[in-house]
Amino acid sequence: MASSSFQPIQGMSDLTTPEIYLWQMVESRSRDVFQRYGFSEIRTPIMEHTKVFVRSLGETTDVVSKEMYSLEDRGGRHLSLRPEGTAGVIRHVGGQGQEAAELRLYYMGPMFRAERPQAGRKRQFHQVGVESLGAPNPASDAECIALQHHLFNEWGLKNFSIRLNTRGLPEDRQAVADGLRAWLRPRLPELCEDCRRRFDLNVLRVLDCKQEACQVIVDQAPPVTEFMSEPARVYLDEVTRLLGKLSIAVTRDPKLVRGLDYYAHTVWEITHPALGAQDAMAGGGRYRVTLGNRVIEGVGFAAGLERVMTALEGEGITAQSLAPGPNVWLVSMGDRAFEENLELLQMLRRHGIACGMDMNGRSMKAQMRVAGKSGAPRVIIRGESELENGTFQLKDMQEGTQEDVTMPELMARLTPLRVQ
RNA sequence: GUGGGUGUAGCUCAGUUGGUUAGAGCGCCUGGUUGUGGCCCAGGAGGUCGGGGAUUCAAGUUCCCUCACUCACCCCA
Repeated sequence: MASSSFQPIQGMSDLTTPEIYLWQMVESRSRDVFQRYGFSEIRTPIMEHTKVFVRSLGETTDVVSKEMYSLEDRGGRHLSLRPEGTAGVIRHVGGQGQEAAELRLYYMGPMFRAERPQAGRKRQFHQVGVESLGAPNPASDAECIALQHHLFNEWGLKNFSIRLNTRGLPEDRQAVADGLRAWLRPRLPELCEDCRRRFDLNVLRVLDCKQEACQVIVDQAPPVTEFMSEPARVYLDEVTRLLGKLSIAVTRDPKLVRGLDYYAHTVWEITHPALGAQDAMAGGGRYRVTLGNRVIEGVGFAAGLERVMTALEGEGITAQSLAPGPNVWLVSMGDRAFEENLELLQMLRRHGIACGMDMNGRSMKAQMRVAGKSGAPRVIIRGESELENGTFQLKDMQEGTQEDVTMPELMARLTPLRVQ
């Protein structure tokens, strides 16, 4: 096995062939979809002042309190690797110093969280996400969910489900916590140890406890919306209604909890059955962040690409099936033919044909073996007699047939194979 | 941070109660006579058994430490 000096950092990995084809497919189709919805790309730095994350995500959230990669630079500045994408975008928008009118941005790239790795959880992971700023109304939330639904379909996913809930307005938060505590207090002895701890620290978390015993109790609890103000309930109903109009199937789930402090109103999560314990493939919600005397409002989502890849494979979409191969393979007999083929190789490539040939001076038999493995549908064979006649043997690897062609004929047969 | 599982060839794994030069399948390379792949046949390369220490005449096999991978918890995408 490789010694540790050849391994990347724990929880971080090299992404290469063949999986990379799945990543490239997801990335390029994402750009297509985002363009159709009028979103443009933003690439924020991977590192920010630590306070950028603290002020957006909340000081007490686990993500900032114990999962950030933080360091102090030589100037004594406190910096952190970004654990998610929204905070950087909010920083960017806040810096504009003006009301951001209908700003629609998307991003994709690596995020970092110092957690223990497990299925669907890496320390360097990747997200693609969007932020729709400055349109604080239910239609905007519904559009965002519709975009995400469209995006997933475009990637090839079918079996995902969308769970929808509301976090309520920031001013509802205390009422929700109080209401839930009041209901749970008499049942406290029946809850698991973790939940008794959560009861004080973060009651909402009791709702999504994985212990069966806790679930039985929590299932009887009143929905969180019951503790919220009228506007919060109306907002959620309106989002739900609009999604119905757009034929996007969602499940209202009053037990859905999302952990970051910036959420206000709508929150949702998308799960996929192929995922295992960490079955959330993507999450999103409406948020409200106060920066000085400005309030930045937006709605957005992020999808975890490592989890998306697992889901795609679960639905039979494999990296192997997306791997591009050469259109043509060149086989040479003898040094002269080799050099002629080297020239032909370049010429064909300039014409947009993906082609390759053996560079190791191997026997013809070996070259044919490599040609077969390359998956190229056509092979060009040249030896002394072809050089003599100025022709090419063009072989169809599928059929096993072969014909002797001239240069113009060769080009006419190969042009349809061009990539792009 | 806590707990379980696993580390033997490029990959997937066998390796009996510790005992001679560590195996298989797949992959890779070379051949099976003149210039033709896939199938078949033959041969070959490739491993300090994750690393370190201990016990023993003898350790892939036992014990301790360490590193990594993996799954789960906390929490999140």
